[in-house]
Amino acid sequence: MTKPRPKISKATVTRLAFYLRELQQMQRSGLANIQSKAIAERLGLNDSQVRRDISCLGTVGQRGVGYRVQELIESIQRVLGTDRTWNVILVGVGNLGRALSGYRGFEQQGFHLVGAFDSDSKKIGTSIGSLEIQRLDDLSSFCQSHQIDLAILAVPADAAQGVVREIENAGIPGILNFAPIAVQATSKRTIIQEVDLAIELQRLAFGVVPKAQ
Amino acid sequence: MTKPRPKISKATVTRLAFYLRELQQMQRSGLANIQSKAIAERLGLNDSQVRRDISCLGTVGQRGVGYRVQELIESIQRVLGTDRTWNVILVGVGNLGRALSGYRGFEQQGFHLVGAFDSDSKKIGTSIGSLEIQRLDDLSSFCQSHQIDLAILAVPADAAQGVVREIENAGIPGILNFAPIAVQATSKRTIIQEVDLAIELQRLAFGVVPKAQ
DNA sequence: TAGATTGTTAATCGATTAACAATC
DNA sequence: TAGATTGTTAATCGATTAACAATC
Repeated sequence: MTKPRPKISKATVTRLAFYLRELQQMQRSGLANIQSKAIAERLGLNDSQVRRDISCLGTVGQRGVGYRVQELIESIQRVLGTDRTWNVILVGVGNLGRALSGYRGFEQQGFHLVGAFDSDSKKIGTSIGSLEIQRLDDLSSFCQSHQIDLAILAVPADAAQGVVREIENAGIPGILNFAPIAVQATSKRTIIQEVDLAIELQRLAFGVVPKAQ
Repeated sequence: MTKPRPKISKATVTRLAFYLRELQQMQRSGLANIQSKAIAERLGLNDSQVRRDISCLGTVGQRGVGYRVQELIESIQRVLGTDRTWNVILVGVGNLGRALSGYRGFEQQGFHLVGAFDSDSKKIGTSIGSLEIQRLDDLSSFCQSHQIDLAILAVPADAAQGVVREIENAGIPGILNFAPIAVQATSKRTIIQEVDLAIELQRLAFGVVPKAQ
Protein backbone atom coordinates (compact mmCIF):
# COMPACT_ATOMS: atom_id res chain seq x y z
CA MET A 1 0.00 0.00 0.00
CA THR A 2 2.78 2.45 -0.86
CA LYS A 3 1.43 5.83 -1.86
CA PRO A 4 1.94 6.17 -5.63
CA ARG A 5 4.65 8.69 -6.40
CA PRO A 6 2.89 11.83 -7.58
CA LYS A 7 3.74 13.02 -11.06
CA ILE A 8 6.53 15.55 -10.63
CA SER A 9 7.34 17.82 -13.55
CA LYS A 10 10.89 18.46 -14.68
CA ALA A 11 10.54 22.10 -13.67
CA THR A 12 9.60 21.03 -10.16
CA VAL A 13 12.52 18.60 -9.97
CA THR A 14 14.94 21.35 -10.91
CA ARG A 15 13.50 23.70 -8.31
CA LEU A 16 13.58 20.99 -5.64
CA ALA A 17 17.29 20.56 -6.31
CA PHE A 18 17.75 24.31 -5.83
CA TYR A 19 15.74 24.22 -2.59
CA LEU A 20 17.97 21.40 -1.42
CA ARG A 21 21.08 23.42 -2.09
CA GLU A 22 19.78 26.38 -0.07
CA LEU A 23 18.50 24.18 2.73
CA GLN A 24 21.90 22.56 3.04
CA GLN A 25 23.45 26.00 3.36
CA MET A 26 20.86 26.96 5.97
CA GLN A 27 21.52 23.80 7.91
CA ARG A 28 25.24 24.52 7.93
CA SER A 29 24.50 27.91 9.45
CA GLY A 30 22.42 26.26 12.17
CA LEU A 31 18.90 27.04 10.99
CA ALA A 32 16.35 24.41 12.07
CA ASN A 33 13.09 25.79 10.66
CA ILE A 34 12.16 27.57 7.46
CA GLN A 35 9.05 28.99 5.80
CA SER A 36 7.97 28.76 2.17
CA LYS A 37 8.12 32.55 1.97
CA ALA A 38 11.79 32.61 3.03
CA ILE A 39 12.78 29.90 0.53
CA ALA A 40 10.87 31.73 -2.20
CA GLU A 41 12.58 35.04 -1.45
CA ARG A 42 16.03 33.53 -1.51
CA LEU A 43 15.42 32.02 -4.92
CA GLY A 44 13.26 34.74 -6.42
CA LEU A 45 10.16 32.56 -6.64
CA ASN A 46 6.54 32.70 -5.58
CA ASP A 47 5.77 31.18 -2.18
CA SER A 48 2.71 29.35 -3.52
CA GLN A 49 4.98 27.61 -5.95
CA VAL A 50 7.38 26.57 -3.22
CA ARG A 51 4.56 25.09 -1.13
CA ARG A 52 3.15 23.29 -4.15
CA ASP A 53 6.55 21.84 -5.05
CA ILE A 54 7.10 20.71 -1.46
CA SER A 55 3.66 19.11 -1.36
CA CYS A 56 4.96 16.62 -3.95
CA LEU A 57 7.34 15.27 -1.33
CA GLY A 58 4.72 13.86 0.97
CA THR A 59 6.49 15.49 3.89
CA VAL A 60 4.38 18.11 5.58
CA GLY A 61 5.15 21.33 7.36
CA GLN A 62 3.51 22.73 10.44
CA ARG A 63 0.87 25.38 9.87
CA GLY A 64 1.79 28.58 11.59
CA VAL A 65 5.40 27.45 11.94
CA GLY A 66 6.91 26.21 8.70
CA TYR A 67 9.08 23.25 7.73
CA ARG A 68 11.89 21.49 9.55
CA VAL A 69 15.06 22.00 7.52
CA GLN A 70 16.47 18.55 8.23
CA GLU A 71 13.23 16.85 7.29
CA LEU A 72 12.93 18.78 4.03
CA ILE A 73 16.49 17.96 3.07
CA GLU A 74 15.91 14.27 3.62
CA SER A 75 12.67 14.12 1.71
CA ILE A 76 14.00 16.06 -1.26
CA GLN A 77 16.97 13.72 -1.40
CA ARG A 78 14.64 10.73 -1.21
CA VAL A 79 12.57 12.01 -4.14
CA LEU A 80 15.59 12.92 -6.25
CA GLY A 81 17.16 9.58 -5.43
CA THR A 82 20.23 11.09 -3.82
CA ASP A 83 19.60 9.56 -0.42
CA ARG A 84 22.16 6.98 -1.48
CA THR A 85 25.50 6.95 -3.29
CA TRP A 86 25.56 6.87 -7.08
CA ASN A 87 28.50 5.34 -8.88
CA VAL A 88 29.58 7.48 -11.78
CA ILE A 89 32.17 7.08 -14.51
CA LEU A 90 33.78 9.75 -16.63
CA VAL A 91 34.16 9.10 -20.33
CA GLY A 92 36.51 11.47 -22.10
CA VAL A 93 39.40 12.94 -20.16
CA GLY A 94 40.11 16.09 -22.13
CA ASN A 95 40.26 19.55 -20.71
CA LEU A 96 36.67 19.61 -19.52
CA GLY A 97 36.61 16.01 -18.33
CA ARG A 98 39.71 16.55 -16.26
CA ALA A 99 38.07 19.55 -14.64
CA LEU A 100 34.84 17.76 -13.92
CA SER A 101 36.69 14.89 -12.28
CA GLY A 102 38.04 17.23 -9.63
CA TYR A 103 34.76 19.01 -9.00
CA ARG A 104 33.88 18.68 -5.31
CA GLY A 105 30.18 19.34 -5.75
CA PHE A 106 29.52 15.89 -7.22
CA GLU A 107 30.91 13.99 -4.26
CA GLN A 108 29.05 16.27 -1.83
CA GLN A 109 25.73 15.29 -3.35
CA GLY A 110 26.49 11.59 -3.30
CA PHE A 111 27.91 11.10 -6.78
CA HIS A 112 31.01 8.99 -6.49
CA LEU A 113 33.45 8.91 -9.38
CA VAL A 114 34.73 5.35 -9.72
CA GLY A 115 36.25 5.18 -13.18
CA ALA A 116 37.68 7.30 -16.01
CA PHE A 117 37.98 6.27 -19.66
CA ASP A 118 39.56 7.67 -22.78
CA SER A 119 40.40 6.46 -26.27
CA ASP A 120 43.76 8.25 -26.47
CA SER A 121 46.43 5.63 -25.86
CA LYS A 122 48.85 8.28 -24.57
CA LYS A 123 46.51 8.92 -21.64
CA ILE A 124 45.86 5.31 -20.68
CA GLY A 125 47.47 4.40 -17.40
CA THR A 126 48.12 7.99 -16.36
CA SER A 127 46.21 9.14 -13.33
CA ILE A 128 43.49 11.66 -12.81
CA GLY A 129 42.91 12.38 -9.14
CA SER A 130 42.99 9.01 -7.46
CA LEU A 131 41.90 7.16 -10.61
CA GLU A 132 43.88 5.55 -13.38
CA ILE A 133 42.61 6.32 -16.86
CA GLN A 134 41.42 3.17 -18.62
CA ARG A 135 40.93 2.27 -22.29
CA LEU A 136 37.49 3.01 -23.62
CA ASP A 137 37.48 -0.59 -24.89
CA ASP A 138 37.58 -1.80 -21.30
CA LEU A 139 34.40 0.09 -20.38
CA SER A 140 32.14 -2.87 -20.84
CA SER A 141 34.15 -5.32 -18.75
CA PHE A 142 34.62 -2.70 -16.05
CA CYS A 143 30.86 -2.26 -15.83
CA GLN A 144 30.40 -6.00 -15.43
CA SER A 145 32.46 -5.99 -12.28
CA HIS A 146 31.16 -2.68 -10.94
CA GLN A 147 27.59 -1.45 -10.54
CA ILE A 148 27.67 1.83 -12.48
CA ASP A 149 24.67 4.15 -12.34
CA LEU A 150 25.63 7.14 -14.46
CA ALA A 151 28.17 8.22 -17.05
CA ILE A 152 29.51 11.72 -17.57
CA LEU A 153 30.24 12.11 -21.26
CA ALA A 154 32.90 14.66 -22.15
CA VAL A 155 34.24 13.58 -25.53
CA PRO A 156 34.46 15.62 -28.75
CA ALA A 157 31.26 16.06 -30.75
CA ASP A 158 32.17 13.66 -33.52
CA ALA A 159 32.92 10.81 -31.11
CA ALA A 160 29.86 11.33 -28.90
CA GLN A 161 27.25 9.21 -30.69
CA GLY A 162 29.49 6.16 -30.88
CA VAL A 163 30.42 6.39 -27.24
CA VAL A 164 26.77 6.71 -26.24
CA ARG A 165 26.17 3.31 -27.84
CA GLU A 166 29.03 1.79 -25.87
CA ILE A 167 27.72 3.28 -22.64
CA GLU A 168 24.28 1.89 -23.37
CA ASN A 169 25.70 -1.51 -24.22
CA ALA A 170 27.47 -1.49 -20.88
CA GLY A 171 24.05 -1.20 -19.26
CA ILE A 172 24.39 2.29 -17.79
CA PRO A 173 20.94 3.90 -17.55
CA GLY A 174 21.85 7.60 -17.41
CA ILE A 175 24.21 9.88 -19.31
CA LEU A 176 25.15 13.48 -18.52
CA ASN A 177 26.19 14.76 -21.92
CA PHE A 178 28.72 17.58 -22.14
CA ALA A 179 29.55 16.85 -25.79
CA PRO A 180 28.33 19.80 -27.84
CA ILE A 181 25.99 17.82 -30.06
CA ALA A 182 22.64 16.13 -29.70
CA VAL A 183 23.01 12.38 -29.31
CA GLN A 184 20.35 9.69 -29.64
CA ALA A 185 19.80 6.85 -27.24
CA THR A 186 19.10 3.44 -28.73
CA SER A 187 17.06 2.25 -25.77
CA LYS A 188 14.07 4.24 -24.61
CA ARG A 189 15.09 3.51 -21.06
CA THR A 190 18.35 5.41 -21.35
CA ILE A 191 18.07 8.92 -19.95
CA ILE A 192 20.27 11.60 -21.45
CA GLN A 193 20.65 14.97 -19.77
CA GLU A 194 22.24 17.71 -21.85
CA VAL A 195 24.62 20.27 -20.38
CA ASP A 196 26.36 22.86 -22.48
CA LEU A 197 28.33 25.59 -20.77
CA ALA A 198 28.52 27.71 -23.90
CA ILE A 199 24.74 27.59 -24.17
CA GLU A 200 24.46 28.86 -20.60
CA LEU A 201 26.60 31.84 -21.60
CA GLN A 202 24.40 32.40 -24.64
CA ARG A 203 21.27 32.43 -22.48
CA LEU A 204 22.95 35.00 -20.28
CA ALA A 205 24.02 37.05 -23.30
CA PHE A 206 20.44 37.16 -24.55
CA GLY A 207 19.32 38.48 -21.17
CA VAL A 208 21.94 41.21 -21.22
CA VAL A 209 21.47 42.40 -24.80
CA PRO A 210 18.10 44.22 -24.57
CA LYS A 211 19.56 46.47 -21.88
CA ALA A 212 22.11 47.70 -24.38
CA GLN A 213 19.49 48.94 -26.81
CA MET B 1 11.12 52.05 -38.11
CA THR B 2 12.93 49.04 -36.70
CA LYS B 3 10.60 46.10 -36.22
CA PRO B 4 10.06 45.68 -32.47
CA ARG B 5 11.82 42.60 -31.16
CA PRO B 6 9.12 39.99 -30.55
CA LYS B 7 8.83 38.71 -27.02
CA ILE B 8 10.94 35.54 -26.87
CA SER B 9 10.48 33.22 -23.91
CA LYS B 10 13.42 31.77 -22.03
CA ALA B 11 12.44 28.30 -23.19
CA THR B 12 12.60 29.47 -26.79
CA VAL B 13 15.99 31.11 -26.25
CA THR B 14 17.38 27.87 -24.87
CA ARG B 15 16.04 25.87 -27.80
CA LEU B 16 17.38 28.41 -30.29
CA ALA B 17 20.84 27.93 -28.78
CA PHE B 18 20.47 24.17 -29.26
CA TYR B 19 19.31 24.66 -32.86
CA LEU B 20 22.36 26.83 -33.42
CA ARG B 21 24.66 24.12 -32.12
CA GLU B 22 23.16 21.52 -34.44
CA LEU B 23 23.12 23.89 -37.41
CA GLN B 24 26.81 24.62 -36.91
CA GLN B 25 27.49 20.89 -36.96
CA MET B 26 25.41 20.53 -40.12
CA GLN B 27 27.23 23.37 -41.78
CA ARG B 28 30.58 21.76 -40.98
CA SER B 29 29.39 18.62 -42.73
CA GLY B 30 28.44 20.67 -45.79
CA LEU B 31 24.66 20.81 -45.46
CA ALA B 32 23.14 23.94 -47.02
CA ASN B 33 19.43 23.43 -46.41
CA ILE B 34 17.38 22.02 -43.57
CA GLN B 35 13.73 21.44 -42.69
CA SER B 36 11.95 22.02 -39.40
CA LYS B 37 11.13 18.33 -39.27
CA ALA B 38 14.81 17.35 -39.47
CA ILE B 39 15.84 19.79 -36.74
CA ALA B 40 12.99 18.55 -34.56
CA GLU B 41 13.97 14.92 -35.00
CA ARG B 42 17.56 15.54 -34.12
CA LEU B 43 16.58 17.25 -30.90
CA GLY B 44 13.54 15.17 -30.01
CA LEU B 45 11.11 18.06 -30.43
CA ASN B 46 7.90 18.78 -32.28
CA ASP B 47 8.30 20.32 -35.72
CA SER B 48 5.58 22.90 -35.05
CA GLN B 49 7.59 24.11 -32.13
CA VAL B 50 10.72 24.44 -34.22
CA ARG B 51 8.89 26.50 -36.84
CA ARG B 52 7.32 28.68 -34.18
CA ASP B 53 10.67 29.28 -32.50
CA ILE B 54 12.27 30.14 -35.83
CA SER B 55 9.45 32.52 -36.67
CA CYS B 56 10.71 34.70 -33.77
CA LEU B 57 13.87 35.34 -35.74
CA GLY B 58 12.27 37.30 -38.54
CA THR B 59 14.18 35.19 -41.02
CA VAL B 60 11.94 33.13 -43.23
CA GLY B 61 12.28 29.78 -44.86
CA GLN B 62 11.10 28.72 -48.28
CA ARG B 63 7.82 26.82 -48.39
CA GLY B 64 8.29 23.42 -49.94
CA VAL B 65 12.05 23.64 -49.45
CA GLY B 66 13.07 24.58 -45.91
CA TYR B 67 15.59 26.96 -44.40
CA ARG B 68 19.08 27.93 -45.48
CA VAL B 69 21.49 26.71 -42.80
CA GLN B 70 23.82 29.69 -43.09
CA GLU B 71 20.95 32.16 -42.84
CA LEU B 72 19.47 30.44 -39.78
CA ILE B 73 22.82 30.40 -38.03
CA GLU B 74 23.29 34.10 -38.60
CA SER B 75 19.85 35.09 -37.45
CA ILE B 76 19.95 32.97 -34.30
CA GLN B 77 23.30 34.51 -33.45
CA ARG B 78 21.87 37.97 -34.07
CA VAL B 79 18.95 37.32 -31.73
CA LEU B 80 21.11 35.76 -29.00
CA GLY B 81 23.58 38.60 -29.36
CA THR B 82 26.48 36.33 -30.29
CA ASP B 83 27.02 37.88 -33.71
CA ARG B 84 29.81 39.80 -32.01
CA THR B 85 32.57 39.05 -29.49
CA TRP B 86 31.80 39.22 -25.77
CA ASN B 87 34.55 40.04 -23.33
CA VAL B 88 34.39 37.78 -20.32
CA ILE B 89 36.32 37.62 -17.07
CA LEU B 90 36.71 34.70 -14.72
CA VAL B 91 36.38 35.36 -11.00
CA GLY B 92 37.63 32.54 -8.82
CA VAL B 93 40.43 30.33 -10.10
CA GLY B 94 39.90 27.17 -8.10
CA ASN B 95 39.50 23.73 -9.54
CA LEU B 96 36.37 24.53 -11.53
CA GLY B 97 37.47 28.00 -12.58
CA ARG B 98 40.72 26.65 -13.93
CA ALA B 99 38.82 24.11 -15.94
CA LEU B 100 36.35 26.60 -17.33
CA SER B 101 39.17 28.88 -18.44
CA GLY B 102 40.45 26.21 -20.77
CA TYR B 103 37.09 25.27 -22.18
CA ARG B 104 37.17 25.69 -25.95
CA GLY B 105 33.43 25.96 -26.37
CA PHE B 106 33.31 29.52 -25.01
CA GLU B 107 35.75 30.93 -27.53
CA GLN B 108 34.00 29.11 -30.37
CA GLN B 109 30.76 30.92 -29.63
CA GLY B 110 32.37 34.31 -29.40
CA PHE B 111 33.04 34.54 -25.67
CA HIS B 112 36.57 35.84 -25.21
CA LEU B 113 38.25 35.38 -21.82
CA VAL B 114 40.23 38.53 -21.11
CA GLY B 115 40.93 38.43 -17.38
CA ALA B 116 41.13 36.11 -14.36
CA PHE B 117 40.84 37.14 -10.72
CA ASP B 118 41.29 35.47 -7.35
CA SER B 119 41.59 36.54 -3.74
CA ASP B 120 44.26 34.00 -2.83
CA SER B 121 47.59 35.87 -2.75
CA LYS B 122 49.50 32.69 -3.55
CA LYS B 123 47.79 32.53 -6.93
CA ILE B 124 48.27 36.18 -7.92
CA GLY B 125 50.78 36.57 -10.71
CA THR B 126 50.72 32.90 -11.69
CA SER B 127 49.31 32.17 -15.09
CA ILE B 128 46.26 30.38 -16.29
CA GLY B 129 46.37 29.70 -20.01
CA SER B 130 47.66 32.91 -21.54
CA LEU B 131 46.36 35.06 -18.67
CA GLU B 132 47.98 36.21 -15.48
CA ILE B 133 45.82 35.88 -12.39
CA GLN B 134 45.06 39.28 -10.87
CA ARG B 135 43.99 40.35 -7.38
CA LEU B 136 40.28 40.55 -6.87
CA ASP B 137 40.85 44.07 -5.56
CA ASP B 138 42.04 45.09 -8.99
CA LEU B 139 38.81 44.01 -10.66
CA SER B 140 37.29 47.47 -10.64
CA SER B 141 40.25 49.27 -12.16
CA PHE B 142 40.67 46.54 -14.75
CA CYS B 143 37.06 47.02 -15.81
CA GLN B 144 37.62 50.75 -16.21
CA SER B 145 40.28 50.16 -18.81
CA HIS B 146 38.55 47.22 -20.51
CA GLN B 147 34.98 46.88 -21.73
CA ILE B 148 33.81 43.74 -19.91
CA ASP B 149 30.45 42.22 -20.79
CA LEU B 150 30.14 39.15 -18.61
CA ALA B 151 31.68 37.56 -15.53
CA ILE B 152 31.98 33.86 -14.83
CA LEU B 153 31.74 33.41 -11.07
CA ALA B 154 33.42 30.30 -9.69
CA VAL B 155 34.20 31.14 -6.06
CA PRO B 156 33.18 29.18 -2.92
CA ALA B 157 29.59 29.60 -1.70
CA ASP B 158 30.41 31.80 1.26
CA ALA B 159 32.35 34.29 -0.84
CA ALA B 160 29.86 34.47 -3.69
CA GLN B 161 27.49 37.21 -2.50
CA GLY B 162 30.31 39.63 -1.71
CA VAL B 163 31.96 39.06 -5.06
CA VAL B 164 28.66 39.63 -6.85
CA ARG B 165 28.56 43.12 -5.34
CA GLU B 166 32.08 43.83 -6.58
CA ILE B 167 31.21 42.61 -10.05
CA GLU B 168 28.14 44.83 -10.08
CA ASN B 169 30.13 47.82 -8.84
CA ALA B 170 32.54 47.25 -11.69
CA GLY B 171 29.61 47.75 -14.05
CA ILE B 172 29.41 44.26 -15.50
CA PRO B 173 25.81 43.53 -16.55
CA GLY B 174 25.80 39.70 -16.60
CA ILE B 175 27.04 36.98 -14.28
CA LEU B 176 27.24 33.25 -14.93
CA ASN B 177 27.12 31.85 -11.42
CA PHE B 178 28.78 28.51 -10.72
CA ALA B 179 28.91 29.11 -6.95
CA PRO B 180 26.58 26.59 -5.31
CA ILE B 181 24.34 29.15 -3.63
CA ALA B 182 21.67 31.61 -4.69
CA VAL B 183 23.04 35.14 -4.89
CA GLN B 184 21.12 38.40 -5.07
CA ALA B 185 21.83 41.22 -7.46
CA THR B 186 21.67 44.74 -6.08
CA SER B 187 20.71 46.30 -9.39
CA LYS B 188 17.66 45.08 -11.25
CA ARG B 189 19.61 45.45 -14.46
CA THR B 190 22.13 42.80 -13.48
CA ILE B 191 21.34 39.43 -15.02
CA ILE B 192 22.42 36.33 -13.13
CA GLN B 193 22.35 32.93 -14.78
CA GLU B 194 22.69 29.95 -12.46
CA VAL B 195 24.64 26.84 -13.43
CA ASP B 196 25.18 23.97 -11.06
CA LEU B 197 26.74 20.80 -12.38
CA ALA B 198 25.70 18.78 -9.33
CA ILE B 199 22.10 19.82 -9.92
CA GLU B 200 22.33 18.56 -13.49
CA LEU B 201 23.40 15.18 -12.13
CA GLN B 202 20.50 15.25 -9.68
CA ARG B 203 18.03 15.94 -12.49
CA LEU B 204 19.49 12.97 -14.33
CA ALA B 205 19.33 10.80 -11.22
CA PHE B 206 15.63 11.60 -10.80
CA GLY B 207 15.00 10.53 -14.37
CA VAL B 208 16.78 7.23 -13.83
CA VAL B 209 15.24 6.28 -10.49
CA PRO B 210 11.64 5.41 -11.51
CA LYS B 211 13.01 2.78 -13.88
CA ALA B 212 14.51 0.98 -10.91
CA GLN B 213 11.15 0.55 -9.22
C1' DT C 1 -6.70 32.43 22.15
C1' DA C 2 -4.66 35.32 18.28
C1' DG C 3 -1.37 35.25 14.77
C1' DA C 4 0.96 32.89 11.38
C1' DT C 5 1.65 29.67 7.81
C1' DT C 6 0.46 25.60 5.48
C1' DG C 7 -2.11 22.78 1.98
C1' DT C 8 -5.10 23.05 -1.76
C1' DT C 9 -8.59 24.85 -4.87
C1' DA C 10 -9.86 27.56 -8.65
C1' DA C 11 -8.44 31.08 -11.85
C1' DT C 12 -5.03 32.73 -14.69
C1' DC C 13 -1.44 32.63 -17.56
C1' DG C 14 1.67 30.87 -20.95
C1' DA C 15 3.58 27.26 -23.73
C1' DT C 16 2.93 23.37 -26.85
C1' DT C 17 0.81 21.12 -30.59
C1' DA C 18 -2.42 19.86 -34.37
C1' DA C 19 -4.06 21.36 -38.41
C1' DC C 20 -4.23 23.60 -42.67
C1' DA C 21 -4.18 27.50 -45.95
C1' DA C 22 -0.51 29.77 -48.28
C1' DT C 23 3.05 29.24 -51.41
C1' DC C 24 7.62 27.81 -53.01
C1' DT D 1 1.64 21.48 -62.23
C1' DA D 2 2.04 18.29 -58.09
C1' DG D 3 4.39 17.66 -53.95
C1' DA D 4 6.42 19.48 -50.03
C1' DT D 5 7.06 22.53 -46.34
C1' DT D 6 6.39 26.85 -44.23
C1' DG D 7 3.85 30.31 -41.30
C1' DT D 8 0.14 30.88 -38.36
C1' DT D 9 -4.29 30.07 -36.18
C1' DA D 10 -7.01 27.85 -32.85
C1' DA D 11 -7.25 24.17 -29.52
C1' DT D 12 -5.07 21.82 -26.03
C1' DC D 13 -2.33 21.14 -22.43
C1' DG D 14 0.27 22.17 -18.35
C1' DA D 15 2.33 25.29 -15.13
C1' DT D 16 1.95 29.30 -12.13
C1' DT D 17 -0.35 32.12 -8.91
C1' DA D 18 -3.92 34.23 -5.92
C1' DA D 19 -6.75 33.30 -2.38
C1' DC D 20 -8.43 31.28 1.68
C1' DA D 21 -10.05 27.57 4.77
C1' DA D 22 -7.63 24.55 7.80
C1' DT D 23 -4.87 24.27 11.67
C1' DC D 24 -0.61 24.59 14.32
